[in-house]
Amino acid sequence: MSSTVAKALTLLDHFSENEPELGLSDLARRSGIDKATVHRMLSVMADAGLVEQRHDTKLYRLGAGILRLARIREKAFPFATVLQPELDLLAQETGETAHASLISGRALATVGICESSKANRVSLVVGEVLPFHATASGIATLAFGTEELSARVLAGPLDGKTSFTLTDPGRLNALIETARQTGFGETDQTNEIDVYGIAAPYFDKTGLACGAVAVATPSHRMTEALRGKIVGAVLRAAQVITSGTGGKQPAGYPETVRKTLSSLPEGSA
Amino acid sequence: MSSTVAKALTLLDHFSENEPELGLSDLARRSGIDKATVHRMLSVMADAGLVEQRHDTKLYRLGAGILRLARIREKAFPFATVLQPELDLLAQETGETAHASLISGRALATVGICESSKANRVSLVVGEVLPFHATASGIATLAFGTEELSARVLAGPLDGKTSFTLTDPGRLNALIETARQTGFGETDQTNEIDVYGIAAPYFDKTGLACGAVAVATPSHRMTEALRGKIVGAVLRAAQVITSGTGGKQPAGYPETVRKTLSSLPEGSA
DNA sequence: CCCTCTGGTTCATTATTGTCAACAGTAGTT
DNA sequence: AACTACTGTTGACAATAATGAACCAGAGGG
Repeated sequence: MSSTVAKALTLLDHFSENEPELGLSDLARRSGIDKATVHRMLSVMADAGLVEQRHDTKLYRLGAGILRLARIREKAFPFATVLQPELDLLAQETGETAHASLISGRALATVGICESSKANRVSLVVGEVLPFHATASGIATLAFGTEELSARVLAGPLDGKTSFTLTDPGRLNALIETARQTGFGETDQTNEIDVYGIAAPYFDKTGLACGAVAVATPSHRMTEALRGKIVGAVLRAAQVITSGTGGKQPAGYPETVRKTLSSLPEGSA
Repeated sequence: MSSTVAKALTLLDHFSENEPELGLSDLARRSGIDKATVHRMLSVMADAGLVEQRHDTKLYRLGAGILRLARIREKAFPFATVLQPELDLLAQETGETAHASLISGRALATVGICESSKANRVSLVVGEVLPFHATASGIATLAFGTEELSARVLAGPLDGKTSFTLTDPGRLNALIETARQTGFGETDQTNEIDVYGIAAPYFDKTGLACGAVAVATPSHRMTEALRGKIVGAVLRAAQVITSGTGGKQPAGYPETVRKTLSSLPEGSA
């Protein structure tokens, strides 16, 4: 992990909706890299258009080049666009916050959000990167992703985000196995306190999971009935997204889903 | 320009709408970098989520992390979203292809396009990076951008894209000066044969040009009347975009525009 | 006026990187 | 089957580019 470009690219991770503009020293402190180094990195990234510096405040922010790249990606492989309507529907059906993510290197990138209309809801920071091991989306993705990916995650560091986070590879693997049986991932407060997550994977054209769509609920509000409703809705949404993006469910998955749905209390799609 | 991250980031420039997926050797050949080096670069960029490799074809494409970053950028500084409707209107008004770009390092990044409905129209490749010195958008942006930027462009290499391209710094500077007088940039076949461009700059909140909106027409179709219509429409669109994105026109600019508009033949906004 | 922030720059040391070669796998041809 | 030509991938060594402490200059604040 000591490659120069890797270090340079981690700088991008510190930008978020809440802090879209960051100063040089600030960025250096957070990343633990020397000021001079950060300055050089930002300079070349500015040249490439990935970031840009405001001439008045000297602060750095994400650049216009990113918009350009995103346009190419979306034009060639529409995802966010076909995904958003389905997210909106999902949030409306369940009454809770829905979001979707894609595998992005060693983590999950949030590529779509639709917040619940309830006053008490789970609110997500746009653009946050989600760890695999502590989120329902991550579990769901790992359960149906490549063997290599889950091995890498199980091997890598498992940060304890909350006291509920599974940091033991064995127990984490058991959770993934459960998801593999049921067809969806489920976690309670493993990434953030008082957040209950239920997520279903969607697949690329080779039948491998490339991300997950999830619904996040305040833990105390979760009931058996709501859980059933969400599971059904999430599984349905994932199927629509899979086919809508040219994906294909792997062998056996439809049966898994059917079995899971029939075991739910009642009232689902 | 021999920084490692710079070289790594140039790899991203080879992706376009036409070629959204590229192989390792192919990428190495185009960039002139050794295969092994490219492989390492792509690996770390894949880790960061900027690119991703398909497990079946081994080809690389732009990754999901870019979508995430674009979301942050758009959420914090909405541009593409507020821009697109105005582009559509502009294309409809003029009957020609309209596009908009932003300063992105050493070049302009195309961040929005609306193609003409005419059969014979100028068609743009989505996601292309435009050189400053050979495009109307570039001239317009330079004319009202920082002194430092135009100096850098005038100093840098001025590739002859066509036989009409101004490769002489002196003559190029004169063209920029003209744009500064009239308030808009104008080029004929300097970037591509048979393409006539007219572009007006929009400004950030400090009154500096941060990009331009342009209309591209087949050269042979250009007439004095059409030219007048386009100039008026482009100037108006740029003003709307400027205010719509929280920008501010620099001192004296409104008068420049007014003077230009009054000298046009007739029939403009 | 001093102190402490900020962004930016310099330069000798050292570790990262580029290079080149070989390797493995696939597809097409002979 | 063997040969070719092409992939993507990995290793080792020489050379280059990254590093980080110290240093500037400027902006506030007390």
